[in-house]
Amino acid sequence: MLSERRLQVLRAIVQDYVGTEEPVGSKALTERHSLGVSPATVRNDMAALEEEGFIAQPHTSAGRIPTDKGYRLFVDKLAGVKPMTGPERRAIQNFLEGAVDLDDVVARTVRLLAQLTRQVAVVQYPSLTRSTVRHVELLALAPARLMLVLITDTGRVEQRMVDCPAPFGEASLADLRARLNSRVAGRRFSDVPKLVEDLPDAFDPEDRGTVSTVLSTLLETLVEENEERLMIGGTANLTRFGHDFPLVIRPVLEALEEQVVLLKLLGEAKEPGVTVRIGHENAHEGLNSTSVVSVGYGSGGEAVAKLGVVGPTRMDYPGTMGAVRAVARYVGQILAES
Amino acid sequence: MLSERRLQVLRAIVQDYVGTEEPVGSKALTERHSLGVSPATVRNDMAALEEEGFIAQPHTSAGRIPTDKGYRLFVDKLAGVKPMTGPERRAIQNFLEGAVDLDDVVARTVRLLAQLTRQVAVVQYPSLTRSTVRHVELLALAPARLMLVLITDTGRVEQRMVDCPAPFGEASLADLRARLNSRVAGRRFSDVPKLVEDLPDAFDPEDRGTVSTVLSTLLETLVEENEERLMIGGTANLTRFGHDFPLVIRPVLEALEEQVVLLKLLGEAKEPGVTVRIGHENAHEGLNSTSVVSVGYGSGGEAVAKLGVVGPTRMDYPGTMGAVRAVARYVGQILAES
DNA sequence: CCTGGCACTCTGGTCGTCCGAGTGCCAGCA
DNA sequence: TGCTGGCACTCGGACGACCAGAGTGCCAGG
Repeated sequence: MLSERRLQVLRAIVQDYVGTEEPVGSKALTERHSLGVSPATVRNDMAALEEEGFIAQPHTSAGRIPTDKGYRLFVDKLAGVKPMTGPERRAIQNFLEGAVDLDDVVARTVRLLAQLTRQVAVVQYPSLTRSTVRHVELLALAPARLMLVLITDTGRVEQRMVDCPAPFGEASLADLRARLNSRVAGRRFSDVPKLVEDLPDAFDPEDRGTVSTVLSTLLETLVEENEERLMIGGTANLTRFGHDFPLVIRPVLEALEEQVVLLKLLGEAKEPGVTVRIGHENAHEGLNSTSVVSVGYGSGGEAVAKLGVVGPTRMDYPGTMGAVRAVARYVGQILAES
Repeated sequence: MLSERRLQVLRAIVQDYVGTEEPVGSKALTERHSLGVSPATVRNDMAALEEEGFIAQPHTSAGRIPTDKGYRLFVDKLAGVKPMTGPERRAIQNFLEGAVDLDDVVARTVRLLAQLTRQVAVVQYPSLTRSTVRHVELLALAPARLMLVLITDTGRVEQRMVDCPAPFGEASLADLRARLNSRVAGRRFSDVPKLVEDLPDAFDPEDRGTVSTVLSTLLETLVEENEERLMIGGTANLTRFGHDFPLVIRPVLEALEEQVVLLKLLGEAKEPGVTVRIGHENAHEGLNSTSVVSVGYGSGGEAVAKLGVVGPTRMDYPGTMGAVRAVARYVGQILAES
């Protein structure tokens, strides 16, 4: 077990390293933090911390830098979440309130996160599966060709073409539209399948094929996880990554372009609060030298999507976590209001 | 006026520099290209080319590199567009044909362009203003709240909320929907304003306010240039930019995030064929060390949007232009079919 | 107008050297 | 037992000298 002071030393190392981006030595530590002990003592503590794998030295006779394990201990035990200041909160709120539609909310959120944290921001669009249906609309584009439009409570709109097995009359269409809406409007997506399963029975035999086709298209839309979109921003902040630059940045850019990777990344974070994945804790190899701070957000009490930032493992964890948490909260509010 | 051989020398310099990324000297030139003259002669030509501002030397006693002006001459006079090979064409076609909807077409196009050119690809969504209307739909979400859905021939869907000044009956709604569609379906967006201007007159006085509101929302949607979206990809290719890396890459990333900048950039290219903007020819400062190769594409004979790539001025212009042109052509075909 | 030759000028890499930061260890002290 | 000051040691980074090579400009001759 590590003594209290050793934890203090680790904390100091993390803080200094995050600030200076340079390995931190025993002397500098005692000068900058009032630990009340001499450099020599600190050196002993450092040796112990290194033994345990919390810190490492790039080469002999250089200072120490935290390892992933060290950062992990830091975020778990040594640092809280730094709350946003009042002015910051108001700024967040003001900025988000200007949004005119869902796309705009997401776009603003991305910008905001990127600016606040000075890192790469990732915001997932509110997921369909956890939302509720506001309205389902059917349009006849041609006698045997319909367009299905699905509007969610979060303001998201999905549309699909439906090719009918047989022409479908205007009356039947109106009927289907009405029945469909009366059953599913206001209901959660996950409940929709059983709410509509017996719907074809209410129609004439010749229309049943079309009704079934429409319904299966609808269900398809609901479960199509791969349709979960996301928006990223602040990639210019990648230039602040470090000196070893090109080697690190390339895989990160590649990963950021793979929405699948990012979605998986966000999806893995299951905890209720802010989740931090540090360095090698990220499954994706290209992100092994980055940390991901993410959190769920939602219009009600429940999370309908995730947002977060990707940055170097050497990041200001308390500040970043605070910003991510605050933004998520206010986005939730905005979504609930609209 | 520059002699024929001097142009040959310039061409050789550009080609070599693009290949090696290193200043090219007179000796290497004569070895790699059969110019039929000695290095000394080439040196004289180089001096002349430098005098004219087509090439420059990073420092005394280094080889020469082309200037923006040199590239410009190269592109205009010395190099054609390198056509894609047969297999490449088939690959492009196959890849694009797998697309299921407009989003997918654009996404695939971006990937394709980025892969073919190994640079950053930018694809603008088919612009609303030059498309035609397939269908306009109105949904009543609440007594005095409508949703307007606009579907274009390119498959794009735009939706807007409309808050009505007064409750609007179901019958009036159906009436408006029918009249609206009969007037604008199949028409070009640019024609819509005059097609609907007298529409409110056909309605009862108490409905006219709502009808006007709906119409103005519709027109707003049509002209809202800022709604022109675009998709970018291949940012990882930025790492191949050069050695001086961080300084160059940062403004480029920033510019890429500003959709407005990119749209303006694409919009500036007015020529019918492939347009090339080299270095300082780009209005945006952050892109002064990049070249932009762009071209219009469209579902019919007419261009409805642009696509292109952004890369270092030191790029393979003939190959890039060929790839951009080919992709644009096939995307146009796909859009026309769907 | 082209060419070979020549003197000149840089840049980039390599090799020592030196300095300082930082370490590990040890003996002494509370 | 745990902290401290002292000391010798190590290593990386900066600095300067040096050299080789590539490239140039210029000139005189074909």
